[in-house]
Formats: sequence, C-alpha cells, structure tokens
Amino acid sequence: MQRDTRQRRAIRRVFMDCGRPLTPEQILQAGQDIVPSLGLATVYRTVKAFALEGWLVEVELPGGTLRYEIAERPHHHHFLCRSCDQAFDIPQCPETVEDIAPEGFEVDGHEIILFGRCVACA
Amino acid sequence: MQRDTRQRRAIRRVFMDCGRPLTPEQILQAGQDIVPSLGLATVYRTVKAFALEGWLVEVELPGGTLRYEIAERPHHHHFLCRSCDQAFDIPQCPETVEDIAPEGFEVDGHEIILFGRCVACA
DNA sequence: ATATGTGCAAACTCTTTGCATGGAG
DNA sequence: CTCCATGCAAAGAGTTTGCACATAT
Repeated sequence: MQRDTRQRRAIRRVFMDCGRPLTPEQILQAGQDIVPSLGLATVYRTVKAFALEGWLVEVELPGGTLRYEIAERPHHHHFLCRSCDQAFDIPQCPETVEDIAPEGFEVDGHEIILFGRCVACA
Repeated sequence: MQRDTRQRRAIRRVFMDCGRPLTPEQILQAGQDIVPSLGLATVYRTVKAFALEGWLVEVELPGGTLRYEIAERPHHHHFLCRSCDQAFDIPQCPETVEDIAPEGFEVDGHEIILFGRCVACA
C-alpha cells in the first residue's frame, strides 16, 4: 500500500462520496465511472489492503456478500432494505443491548441489523 | 419431501439434540456419526427442503457460512464465540431495538448478534 | 530505473445440479 | 414395482492468486 494510483484514488473517492457499506460489485460499478479500466481483482485487493490499514472495516450483513465501509465513524448500526438490497447507517445504539448475554459469556462487541424498506422504497 | 429416509431422520436428530445454529459442515460431521455414508450434497438439499417446509430457518452470522436452526422457537438472538466459532441462542430481546431506525424507514424485523467468548472458552 | 500495482485468466472454495443407483412406500 | 432421494462428480458463483505489463516514485 505504498503507491497512490488512479485506481486507489477512485476507490477512496467512491467511499467518501457514498457513506454506506458497499459490496465489491458496487464499488466496481461506481469506481468504473472514474477509472473505466478498473478490474474486480483490484477492488478486492484494494479494499482488503484498506481494511488491513484500518481505513475500511468489513461489514457482514445477510446476503452473503461482504461489504466494506469507512472505519473512522462513530459507533453505529445498519439497516438493510429488503427491496433494493442497499445498506444504510443508523447512527443510534440502544446502550443496554449487551445485557442480554447469558451468564458466563464475555461480550466484547455487538451488531444490530434492522430489516425493512428504506425511505426510497417505502 | 415425501419420504422418511435414514438421512433425513439423522439430520432431524442432529438439530433436535443440538439446539444451536449449525453450518452444513457441522451438520455433516454430526450426521455421519449416525449415518456414516451421509453426503454433503444431501445435507444442503435437506436443510433447504426443511427450510422451505418451515421446520428450519436460515441464520446468517459473520463467517460467510449460512447456518440453520429449528424454526419454531420463541424470538431470540445469537452469540458468536470468537474462539470456537460456535453460535449460541440468547433467549432475551431488548424490546426497544427497532426504535433506532431513522425517519421514513419501515422496519419489519431485526437481528442482534453479540460477539465474545462463550462459557466454555472464557 | 526499479519495484509496486494492475488486469487478465486460471485456481480455489463453497454451493448447486445432473445422472445413475439405492431404497421407501 | 415405482418413483423419490442419495451419492458422486461435474458445473456454477464468488473470491483469490500468478504472472507479464504498466506506472508511481
């Protein structure tokens, strides 16, 4: 991750303009509007490298495909639209959510996913 | 799903004895203790058929592999152990969790996943 | 000038499907 | 005896890797 290439700038731009978790395929589509020759393998390699660096994090939502989003955002959760399959950020968090763990289980993190229809699809 | 075969009885038994979400590979391992000739394709076909019938439901937790569990259980959530990668049921649910959705989003379901170490690994 | 990054295509892994055989009814 | 279900192996889908060429530094 030493060089600043057109492809990497394009992928960074896509995430900064978008602010939602994205699948590799979605990144490819948006990235090709900036660098048409962009290849899927480069997308996979680049998001993995960004995740290793800590600039992106993996977000695993139902649907089978791993999504990525910018890491340095406040704690938040996700909404997955059943109609358009887009993921959205939810800035809030119910503080007490980790209290439901059974006795003896050590909790070090949590994920909340809401399902339904987004504003555009509702 | 008309015939009651050794393989189907074995897979049903595995779920009833286990009471946790299982991956196809875990089902295969446990099922082969009952029917050694059991094949992975049969596991995939059978859990899909059980899910269609409504006896099983798909559970999608981080890790990439779809898991399955018995459907007719009260609403609950899941704990995923970072050490042994086993999934556990959490019988409780914070009632207010769907309130965090932004304005205009129609929520029709939710999933909560806690991460950490299970009783056995803690 | 040098070595990292890219794009293509082949390799891999996980899941699904086709087909001949086995077994439930 | 019939036809559904199984097991194997091949085919698909999504992701990763090897290699020669392009390009940032």
